[in-house]
Amino acid sequence: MISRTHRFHGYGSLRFLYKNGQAVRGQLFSLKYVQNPRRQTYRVAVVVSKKVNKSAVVRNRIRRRVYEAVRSQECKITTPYDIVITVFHDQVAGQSSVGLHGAIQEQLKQANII
RNA sequence: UCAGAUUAUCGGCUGAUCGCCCCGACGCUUUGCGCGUCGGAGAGGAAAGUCCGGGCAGCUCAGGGAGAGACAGUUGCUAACGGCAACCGGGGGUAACCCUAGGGAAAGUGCCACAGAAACAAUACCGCUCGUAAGAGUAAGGGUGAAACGAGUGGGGUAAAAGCCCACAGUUCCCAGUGGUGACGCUGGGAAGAGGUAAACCCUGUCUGCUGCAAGGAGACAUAUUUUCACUAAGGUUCCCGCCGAAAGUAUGUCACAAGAUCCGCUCGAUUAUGUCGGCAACGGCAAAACUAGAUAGAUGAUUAGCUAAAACAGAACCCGGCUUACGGAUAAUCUGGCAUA
RNA sequence: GGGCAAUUAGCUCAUUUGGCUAGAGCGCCACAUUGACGUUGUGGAGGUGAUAGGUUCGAAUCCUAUAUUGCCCA
Repeated sequence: MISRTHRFHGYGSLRFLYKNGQAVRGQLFSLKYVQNPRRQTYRVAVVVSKKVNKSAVVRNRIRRRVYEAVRSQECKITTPYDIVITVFHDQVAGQSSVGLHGAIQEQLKQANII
């Protein structure tokens, strides 16, 4: 899980991000991001729809694994960004950790965040 | 040893590294509960479905009647229940044991397709008997159907028949005795012969006001005054009665004030485990002990090593008591039947 | 979190108070018509009435549980 300072609070900034953000699309999830000059640190949110998997346990597992993968790249993120990762397949829950970390790292690189 | 029945418990564990939420103490501090260190605590038996019952909160008092809905053997348990326990009646199993929406059809209404003469209201298709026939008597037998005035067998009886009469067996109801708190059981006597369906309407008895933490609160009280609507109105999410005018604003006084992406409600409770006493049991009394999640885009994770196999169903959102459904397996206890041996 | 509906043929919908073999339109298949296709006509196939259990002589219909889908309350 990720610290409270790196989470979103409220709907306003998320609405701004969905409207103005740029997207990098992968196989299992897509990444949306925008630079935020008003903050010192980055923020990240993971969105897992109920359509991905019915079970709350599986959805929680996906969310935690993705947060953990982002946290491992934390020291490389120097500029403050707002990031939303939208998952659209439940294979994330069963994927190997090396593959998941690699996919996250690659998409963050594509977005020029790290 | 094989095949079963019932009940209870557990629901992955341990080590290493890196992290998350809350609480407490200390230190620093730009006063933002911000940062650091140490310590404590951190999802379930179903947290699920939302099928019932309650607490709590608001709607004016939470009142009366009607309507609507739910439930239905008896006795108990419980805060309450549609839940649970024990027992009674009925059904299944060799047995241990299991299942059971189990009030009322002579209060009334409706329905019972097709077939069949006829579906509860009358009657008679083939028959049987009497009679030349017309017709009369009859319901034993045949046939139809899920079901046929619905009491079987034997005997008497008759023109032919029939509870029309008798004996035995059986059903329902009533009375008496007896056992039980009771449902009901047993024994004796009397009466009756009038299908089914109430998970059809309905009747009887019992219970229920409505909305739900996205409830609700973050100013309260008093006085004066203005405006609007109304006094047959409005004010409860079915209607009527009772009850009470209602809404908005201004000013003054007293107390209070941390500010709408926040805070409270928010977790100490019909709580949990232990002992003991009462009870067949559900459960209750008493004693001493413990504090055991409280998030708010939403905290329990990731990687790795081992056990014995990278193990099922599955994630708190105001809180409890049940029910129902999902579930890989492991363990324990009691009991039943078969076979073998002693 | 709380409340409420629906599920019938490949698709869209009927079937009123339980009754014989569940119908309609579009679609599909075959035949006829045409030189061929379309149109048109005739005929046919296709249903465990979402799943399971119960009440009843009999259930798509009544009752209970489960699954799926959709809607409302911020």
